[in-house]
Amino acid sequence: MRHRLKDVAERAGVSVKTVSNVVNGYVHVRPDTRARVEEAIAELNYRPNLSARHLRKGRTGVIALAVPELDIPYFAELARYVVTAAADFGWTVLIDQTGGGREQERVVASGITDHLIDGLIFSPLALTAEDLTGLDNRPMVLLGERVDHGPADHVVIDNVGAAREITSHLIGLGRRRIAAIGSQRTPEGASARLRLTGYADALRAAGLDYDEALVAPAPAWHRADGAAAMRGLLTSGVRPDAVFCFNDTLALGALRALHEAGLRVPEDVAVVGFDDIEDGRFSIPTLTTVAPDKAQIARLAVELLAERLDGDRTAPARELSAPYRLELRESTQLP
Amino acid sequence: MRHRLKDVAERAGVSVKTVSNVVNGYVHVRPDTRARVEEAIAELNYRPNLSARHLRKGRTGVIALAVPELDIPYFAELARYVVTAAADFGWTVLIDQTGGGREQERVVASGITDHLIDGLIFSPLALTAEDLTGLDNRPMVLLGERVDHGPADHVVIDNVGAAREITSHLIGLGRRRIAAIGSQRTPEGASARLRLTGYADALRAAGLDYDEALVAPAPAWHRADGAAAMRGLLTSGVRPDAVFCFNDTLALGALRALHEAGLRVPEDVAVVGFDDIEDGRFSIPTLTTVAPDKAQIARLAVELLAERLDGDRTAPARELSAPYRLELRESTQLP
DNA sequence: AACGTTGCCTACAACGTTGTAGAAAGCAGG
DNA sequence: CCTGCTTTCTACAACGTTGTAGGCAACGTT
Repeated sequence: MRHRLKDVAERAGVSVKTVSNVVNGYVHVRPDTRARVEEAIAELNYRPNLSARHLRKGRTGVIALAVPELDIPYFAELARYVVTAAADFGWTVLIDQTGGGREQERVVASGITDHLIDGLIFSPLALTAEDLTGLDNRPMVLLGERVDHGPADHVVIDNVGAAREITSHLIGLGRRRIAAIGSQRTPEGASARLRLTGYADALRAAGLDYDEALVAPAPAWHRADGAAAMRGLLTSGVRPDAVFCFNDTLALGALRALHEAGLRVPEDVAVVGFDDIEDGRFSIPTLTTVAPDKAQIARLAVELLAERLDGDRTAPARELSAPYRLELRESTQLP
Repeated sequence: MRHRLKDVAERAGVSVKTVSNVVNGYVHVRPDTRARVEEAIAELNYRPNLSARHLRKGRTGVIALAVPELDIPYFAELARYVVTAAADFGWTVLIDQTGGGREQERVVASGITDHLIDGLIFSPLALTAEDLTGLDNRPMVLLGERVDHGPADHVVIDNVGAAREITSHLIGLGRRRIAAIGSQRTPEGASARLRLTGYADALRAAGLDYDEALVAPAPAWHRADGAAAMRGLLTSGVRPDAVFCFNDTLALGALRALHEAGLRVPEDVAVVGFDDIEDGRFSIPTLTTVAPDKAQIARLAVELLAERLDGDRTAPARELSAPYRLELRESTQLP
């Protein structure tokens, strides 16, 4: 049922290598020979054996995308764009879930899927720069925060700038007691630190005080964490009139907690998020957010990987920045 | 940098095959030999070349999961469970996005990732039974609707029963004008047809009329479609007091449209969905829904695939059913 | 002491592909 | 007609792994 070059060769009356040449588009093949071979290929429904090809060539045509959790909407959306961008290069994407733990991420980075993939696009949560050094230098592109000038290529967005901008937007609406949800003290919290910096920058620029009591930590960035943090802020008595949540799922949780507390959004409390996930366009109210250009992030990552694969593997790591914009929606806009 | 069995063998002073035996857990290896080999493996950080292993054994240890779109929450959650279940069998999961079109699904089913994967778990939208017959019989498990007694193994849930049950729940709450959102006339709409049947069954059992005007089609099952369908129902003047949406994203869109129309949920209109996605636990209001046991669906699918891989590939197709339960939340429960 | 059995190990071939080297045939220019 | 070049094709080896067949000890049994 499944055929090999040899079967095609016998049927077409040529050598195995000639069939290989036809399959690979080698030019010096007589037109009639080529036609005979192609006919045989079609008749037998021949498909190359990718493992054998890889064994010979050292390339699989498969890249891996490693994300912490697939059912976090941001990563699911990102995965979609990466798959699409990779298809343009003829690559198949193998998607790996790391779970976000440092040990699991280290395993992925060091190559659990070794020998199966040509390269890796990796969106780490917990990984630090030293985890990456000394690893076998398989081509890898990191998404998200820079791992402190780690040894790998990077695609980032300007977290500090985006956080500053959206906080300034809240200030511009006249809000003065602006809370932040999602800070993290752990070493993993690179994104959290950068967004917190942008938040603090904006406050300072507007002459507002940075108040520790308005900054709520969140162990993870799920809806439940956002709801819990919001409840904490409300019961602590700090009475915020706006909340900057470090991602959209946190913000959706916060909306839920505000609703339960009988507070109106945006009249009593304005809410903003980060990531522009689909849910935020249909939530009640719809969610103002920072919208990173996910398609661009995915495209840049795939292109970096392609260059690394074809080019110099020891060239210094590069860092590219993807654009973002603010999406203003009901959670900040008074009707 | 990257080592082979040969390198390990030289370092340990044994034959290549002995190293292979150690790697594969063959029992007849003297403990001290095994120790020497393992030491050499560790020192060289040896990893087997999966392509070579596959070439030799005919197995890759990779299965594919094909879903229409990864950023549909239901599929993202399902993907997570499948990855987890597959890990128990030592499999890596390659995730494929089909886009949901019939032609693309046919390509996936016929083996675009040929020779790379041992088997396929496939959640088709548009595929019909005849698309599947005559395909090269790679082990495949279908999720979701039966494709009319197609030739492949299946994992389903009782769509008719679940739809009947949740509709009856609405009737039990005293609702009498129960709309349905998500019907589809296209051949792809197998799930839609089954859920509509359950809906109609429940109405009939309660002695209520089935009213065409209360059934709104939805071309896809995204939030936007749900919102549009709901707006349509509201402007048509049929004045429903409850809505059964055929999945949760439709329901979230419907909630949004009801909110925009100034109607209260559940006081004016009760809303239920299907799938139990994470969003529905935090939406405003939280969403009553049919919760299929996704972990079980994933586990059954992986087990079926495993049996098919190890056993008789020509045995008749089997169909397994996964359980579900109702999750009652705010969108139907008066405070 | 001869025998079969078991445990441990090795050599070799094969999986399907492609790079290399080179052979055969055709062609142009002398 | 020879020479050198190009076109077209083929044979062979190699990629890294594992199944098969078999060899050599060491053991227990007759």
